Amino acid sequence: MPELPEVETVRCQLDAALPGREIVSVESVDPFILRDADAQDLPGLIEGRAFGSVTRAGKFLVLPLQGDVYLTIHLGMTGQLLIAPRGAEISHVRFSGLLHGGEDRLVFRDIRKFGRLHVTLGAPAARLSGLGPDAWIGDWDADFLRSRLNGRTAPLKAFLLDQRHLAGIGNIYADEILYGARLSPLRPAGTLTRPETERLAREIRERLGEGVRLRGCSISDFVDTEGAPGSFQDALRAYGRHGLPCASCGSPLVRTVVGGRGAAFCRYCQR
DNA sequence: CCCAAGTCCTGGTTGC
DNA sequence: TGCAACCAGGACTTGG
Repeated sequence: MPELPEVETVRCQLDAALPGREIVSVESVDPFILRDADAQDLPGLIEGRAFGSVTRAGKFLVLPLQGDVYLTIHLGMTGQLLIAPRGAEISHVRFSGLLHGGEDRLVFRDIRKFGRLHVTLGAPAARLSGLGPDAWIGDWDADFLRSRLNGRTAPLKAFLLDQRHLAGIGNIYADEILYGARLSPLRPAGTLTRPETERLAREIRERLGEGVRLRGCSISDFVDTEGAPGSFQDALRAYGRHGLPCASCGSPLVRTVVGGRGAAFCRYCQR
């Protein structure tokens, strides 16, 4: 699942490859994943415009084009952004644009169609304004976290998944963060003590940073723009490990459902 | 047949 | 009582 570290891995590669280059022609677009623009208008809107510097907000990628046009992409659950040779055979293509020079193309591939491509004239404020600060590099601290947690009865894991508080955490990193912070996913968010809040803040930055360093988690479909997997899946300590022993106490991790999502955790180490 | 995922949407509940 | 804030759960998609 593309979460913040996976999206950052892709952003980094796109920012090295795209600025200054233009989309010569839109080869295909699946109207299902397109938002804010019509498929027949798309070529006229983006063809011939060069990319600017690629940025990220939580799990959203923002690809600016000349003329105040923006491509804002969410990879959803199985989305991939590839820079692929023109001749490569690729399935489940939702958007394909030939890049200047004609040797390669920018491809948005998405098996399950949870991904979205927003095309807007002007910055994509409507899509991004509800997001909290970036969970990895955003300007926030334990006091901010405390103010957001305060008074909430929702389970801690649901809080971490809510992009309005912090942007970028998904199911995998939520499990890893809670394991590292020794906090139960079921813990009512508002009951954290100050030391627990500080532990949580530290784990959020560290686990996401580790994910970025390892170029993301390829436990399911994630690959970078060259089709290469990351390696965070080898560093998992909680996600998907229910039934396997806790690295700290040895008892089997358990699985439960929190906020409609599966959660694996150690019921002894995580309180 | 059912599960997994992230976001959006709806409808119900809580608390001031 | 009224209202906003909050929270749970379903829809969407499709391969395993």
